[in-house]
Amino acid sequence: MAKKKEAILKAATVLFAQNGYTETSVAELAHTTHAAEGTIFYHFKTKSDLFIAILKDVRLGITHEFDQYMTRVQCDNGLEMMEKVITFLLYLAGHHEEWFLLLQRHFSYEMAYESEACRDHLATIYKTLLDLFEGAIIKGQQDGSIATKLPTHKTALLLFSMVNGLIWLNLNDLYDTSTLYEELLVSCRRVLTTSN
Amino acid sequence: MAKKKEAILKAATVLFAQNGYTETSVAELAHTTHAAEGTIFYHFKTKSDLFIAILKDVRLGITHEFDQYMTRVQCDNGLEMMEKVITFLLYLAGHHEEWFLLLQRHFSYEMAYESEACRDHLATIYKTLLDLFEGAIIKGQQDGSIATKLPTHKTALLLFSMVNGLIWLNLNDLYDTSTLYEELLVSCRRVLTTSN
DNA sequence: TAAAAACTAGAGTGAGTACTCAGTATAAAA
DNA sequence: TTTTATACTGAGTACTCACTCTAGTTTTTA
Repeated sequence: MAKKKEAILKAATVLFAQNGYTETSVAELAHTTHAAEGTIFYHFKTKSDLFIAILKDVRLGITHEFDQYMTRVQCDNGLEMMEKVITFLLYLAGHHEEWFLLLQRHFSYEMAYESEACRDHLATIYKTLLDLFEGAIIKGQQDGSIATKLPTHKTALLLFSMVNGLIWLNLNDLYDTSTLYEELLVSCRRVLTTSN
Repeated sequence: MAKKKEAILKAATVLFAQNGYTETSVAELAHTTHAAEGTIFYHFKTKSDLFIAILKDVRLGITHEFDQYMTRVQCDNGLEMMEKVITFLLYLAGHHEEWFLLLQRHFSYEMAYESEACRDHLATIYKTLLDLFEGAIIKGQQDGSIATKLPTHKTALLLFSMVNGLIWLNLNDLYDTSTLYEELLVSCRRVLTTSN
């Protein structure tokens, strides 16, 4: 039941991510999903409600993927955990471009000013990711694989910022991240294992 | 001469940066500059021509500011140069928010597909910044202040990505960069001065 | 002082926008 | 089979958009 609803959600995710929220008209969305315009408003009260529903799916997708991965994978120490988190984040950014395009588009943050639900979804996503980074650092400091004495929260943010920045360059076709993978991990290791 | 033209350019820079290109109407722009709508189209053939003119100003602004700064400032070695480049980049991002908001908004890259001029401006801006990063690394490798054996171009991109990522977090109100300034410089030093 | 460039006011155009609503098809429940 | 709730339709609505046009006034330059 409601098979068009899923098709609309899926197509809108891609269209909003690739062309933008304002730049994507409901008419265009209706056309690509072979649905009537009325059908879209039957399932979603307004266009921005549709966007918030998408953001919820993105949040569930990211948290679920990481939950699964972190239970599946074995980490001997904190440094290894950090490398695995970064690797999987890059993997996700490659296999779910739409998610990250959507997150990095400015309208997500404009919408966040108006909608509490939107703000919630964004905050949860970033908290999830930053907690993984910070968790790895704390673990590494305990098991000795990480030597840095910089504040864990700030270090987590800095490394996340570097990975996120690379994803941004990649999504905007400014540079192919994959050729930087090795150097990224080396740099992170240097930041984390230097103690002075 | 043409004092309204400058007012239009200035106001449009802020409006496009803050609210987005599509989300800013020509009528709104006319209202905030106390100009007639016709005046805008008298000076700029189309709305997207106006955007490209803005991007040109941003490019000239960024290159000019860095040209001035790099001749003004004294760098004893490559590592110091890198720190000064990063510091000045963060300074610019703070004092010309509009420039960086404009650059990081996705429509800049959509426009780049259609307009060669737009593509040119973007490419020049990023080349200028990356050349500064890479120049500092090369200089540092010669004077011994930088020990890393990673490829200079890739290292430059990685560090730029980290700084750019922080600017991005800041512009989207996700984190206040200024509290991370010290840790950012420490991290860069670790990446650049480790040789293994 | 003449010519050229900068600017105004506003009505008007056609295409596009999000959204509505009365009606229809389709499925499961009775 | 009939009822009923849900899924879906598409023409219609009121409105906004970039952009044009005309006919004029002001300001700057030669």
